[in-house]
Amino acid sequence: MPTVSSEELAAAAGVNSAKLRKDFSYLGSYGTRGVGYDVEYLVYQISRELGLTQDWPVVIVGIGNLGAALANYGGFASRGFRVAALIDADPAMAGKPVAGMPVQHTDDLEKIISDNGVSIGVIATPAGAAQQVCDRLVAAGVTSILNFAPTVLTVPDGVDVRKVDLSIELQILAFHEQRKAGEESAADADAAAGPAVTKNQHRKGPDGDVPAVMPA
Amino acid sequence: MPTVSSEELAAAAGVNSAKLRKDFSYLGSYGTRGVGYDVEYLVYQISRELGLTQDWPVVIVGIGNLGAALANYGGFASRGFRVAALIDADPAMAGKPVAGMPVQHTDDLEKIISDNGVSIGVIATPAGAAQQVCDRLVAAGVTSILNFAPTVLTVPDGVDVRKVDLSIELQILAFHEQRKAGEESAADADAAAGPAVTKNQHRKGPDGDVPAVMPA
DNA sequence: AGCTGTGAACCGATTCACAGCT
DNA sequence: AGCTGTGAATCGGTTCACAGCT
Repeated sequence: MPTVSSEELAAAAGVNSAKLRKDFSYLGSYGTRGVGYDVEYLVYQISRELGLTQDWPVVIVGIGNLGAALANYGGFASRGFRVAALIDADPAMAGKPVAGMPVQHTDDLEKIISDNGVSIGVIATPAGAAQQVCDRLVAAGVTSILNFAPTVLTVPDGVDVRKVDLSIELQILAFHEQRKAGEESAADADAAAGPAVTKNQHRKGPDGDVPAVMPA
Repeated sequence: MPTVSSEELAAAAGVNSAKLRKDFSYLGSYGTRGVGYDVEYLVYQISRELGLTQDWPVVIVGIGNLGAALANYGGFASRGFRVAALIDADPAMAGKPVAGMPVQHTDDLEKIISDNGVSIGVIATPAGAAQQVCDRLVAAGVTSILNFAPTVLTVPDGVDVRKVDLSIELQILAFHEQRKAGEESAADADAAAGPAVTKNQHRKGPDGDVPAVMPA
């Protein structure tokens, strides 16, 4: 399939075709009227815009189960991410191979960051260590942090933090689950006629999240 | 601190106080005019509304690094989640203790689900196994699924799926990182005067995500 | 004839602003 | 005097609808 229309893409993604066209238009005019979008060209343009064509060296700090899972996660490489180093505070971990890469000790954190030109750090430590690790990462030059520890991090302006709370996703499911149990009737009109379907499964779906205000 | 005003909460959460009051008002009138919200009462009401006061038995299928990390994750218990069982397809894993609980074999999946009254399942298997596991979970009565496998699952209507893609969060950071490098000037007005601050670190922050349309 | 790109209309969600309660 | 709860105004993002290109 060398070419694709906004209508087809919209159907596949479960969104309105006008929205899709408008969004694409912000990246430039990459479509051809009467024809559609050239798939290969479009993929390249989107990849470039999202930074997928760049090489992003990343360090993972805290090589417990979660850190190891992240190190082994296959999805990173295909998105332009390269795990440059695994760092852990436990001396017993140092040198141990995880995902085919030796774990390094926290003592060398600063050197690792600067040697590899790392600007993105992943924190998978216990909550208690997170802020301290964060401070060192930032001091060493990291400007984006992905935080899996259950703490809100304080960072200087200019540094981005994203917090991933695994239990929040479960909580959102439980919230809907609770609703299902409550109103066995309101949903019926919707749920009535229809076999297996693939809805938008990503967060921020059209059916709404838990109110944004609720604090963690 | 027995009582708190919408203004204080809003400042802490980084949102507008009117929004916070309006959101709370959907749960009922739990504040006192001239005083604020009674903290303990408010916490209870929100907990109840979100389903935190209920007990949610959950099964985790696929006990690799990620599954083990989830099993060990402390945050679940405090939100009302109880890991009822760990399930893996590898016979060698069966019986092994993970997070103080023996791993059970996939053969018993249906029995485990019904014995424990599980309605929420977590899939942490490789991509190839995910849909099959999903089908069995749904057939056994699970109506909410948290999917960590890099596949979009197809489910019957009435079943909720949330997909967590760990690389997407990194991608969002890389996207902003790229911007920082590009326009060293536009951000300056914002970044200029200010020491360490704690911004809203959760997804859907005020500074926007990557356009929702972008397909995975 | 077909499909993009986009101004204009629309709509839901946020914010303002204040009446009303304590 | 102080703060909630909420109508009304506002805002930003989505959708409509069509001019314009191929």
